[in-house]
Amino acid sequence: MDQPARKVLIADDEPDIREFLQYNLSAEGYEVFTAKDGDEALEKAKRIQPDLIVLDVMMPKKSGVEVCQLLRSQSAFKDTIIVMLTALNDDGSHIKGLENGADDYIGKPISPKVLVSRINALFRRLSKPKTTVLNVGTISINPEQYIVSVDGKEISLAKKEFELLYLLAHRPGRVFLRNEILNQVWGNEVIVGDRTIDVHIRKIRQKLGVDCITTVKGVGYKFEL
Amino acid sequence: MDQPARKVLIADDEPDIREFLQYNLSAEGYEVFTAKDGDEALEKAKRIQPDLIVLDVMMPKKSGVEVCQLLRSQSAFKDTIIVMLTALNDDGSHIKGLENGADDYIGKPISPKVLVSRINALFRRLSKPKTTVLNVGTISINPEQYIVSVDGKEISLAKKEFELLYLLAHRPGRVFLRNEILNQVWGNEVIVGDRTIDVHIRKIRQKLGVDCITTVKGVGYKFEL
DNA sequence: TGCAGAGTTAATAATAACTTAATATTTAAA
DNA sequence: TTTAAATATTAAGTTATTATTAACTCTGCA
Repeated sequence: MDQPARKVLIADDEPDIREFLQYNLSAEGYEVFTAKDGDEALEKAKRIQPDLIVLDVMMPKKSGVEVCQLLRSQSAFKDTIIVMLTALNDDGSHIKGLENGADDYIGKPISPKVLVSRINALFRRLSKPKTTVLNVGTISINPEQYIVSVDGKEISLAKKEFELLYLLAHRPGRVFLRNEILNQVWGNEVIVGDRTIDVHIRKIRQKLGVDCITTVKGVGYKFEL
Repeated sequence: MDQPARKVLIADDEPDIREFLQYNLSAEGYEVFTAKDGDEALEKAKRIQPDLIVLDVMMPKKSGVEVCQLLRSQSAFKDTIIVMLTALNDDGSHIKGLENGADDYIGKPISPKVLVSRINALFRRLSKPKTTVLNVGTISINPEQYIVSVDGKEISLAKKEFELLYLLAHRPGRVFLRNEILNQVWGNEVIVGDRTIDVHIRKIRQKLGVDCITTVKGVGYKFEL
């Protein structure tokens, strides 16, 4: 059985362009969704969680640049590939796009071949392996089931606890600074006190019953058995 | 409303009839495509993969009957609903159509109401999820009839309830995010509130009487016994 | 026409998750 | 050894998320 098809969301107000992209990317095996303005793009992006989003710079409701900014401010889209679609003559806009977190830009008009190869290249370059089951010693962490088992015994962790443990455990031995932890688990928009991390660490230690998280005083925490 | 809009392909050589059908079926929420002869019908059917095809019996290039035969010989169209469109006076042709794999026939002329209700009825009757019976522990889930049995006792679920349960149960243990659930069960075109999921989950739990759906707070739901 | 069921929403209640604050303990440097 | 800084622990306070219920719409159907 092969992977689920990669999902691509196309946002452009011109039906011709939507159809052009949709046709060519579908033929390439991508699962394609479309939106006709900025608001719809945001709404669908949230729902569909696409792997790649193509945003026309000029769109009704919200411009591609705005949409890009809004998406990038949400941690759910930190790994989503965003491509801006610009008319070749509107010179500065692609730069603006890149500054706002886009991964690439494509100028209109574009040939089907170039389009497809650019998109393929982006996936090759940027797509990260999906999260998988983590096995460290006797501990197994399964993000798909949101379950942690120790010696075969299943232990349920709350969301933040789970994410924190996963972060630490996916690179055993490496020390994570408190800042890093806050960024990865809480996101950089959220502000919480430092004690919050401690409390979560404590709960994990308590629930797992195994001493696998080491404090590195003045620095952070690391996972090791 | 459910799923992305259903696609209907209309093949008839008379522009008036095409427009009549297109207008009435579009108004009903279907996504309508048209073709004006048999060859075009075949070509578009392949490209569009419609859920339902209306074929006029008398068409240039290839007759509806021929098109029907050709489509049915391809596995990609084995589940496509095919309706033949016949003039009332040409008596034997609908029988020929049915012999050749059509699911129904509609006589011309036809009123908009009747047309729409016939098409709707066909979808209700024929477009079933063609998936297999699922057995998980003491629970057995039968997609053919939207029936679930627990300890041999049959319980009937509504469509959405069933689809939701089926989604969760076909991968026991795996957590489905609310987004995923919305996508899979409601389709990405439909916008419904988050509480809707809860209500359906509740009904399933209530009807089954077995605690098999676990809430993963802040994440989603999973099926497990 | 009105009933029945499916589906949705909205309002409120319940609960689990998360955060904070206060206090205790540990750690490492002076 | 002392001391200050950092972390651990605990309990309590807040918030966010889900559960529940009831009402409302829509559609099909007797």
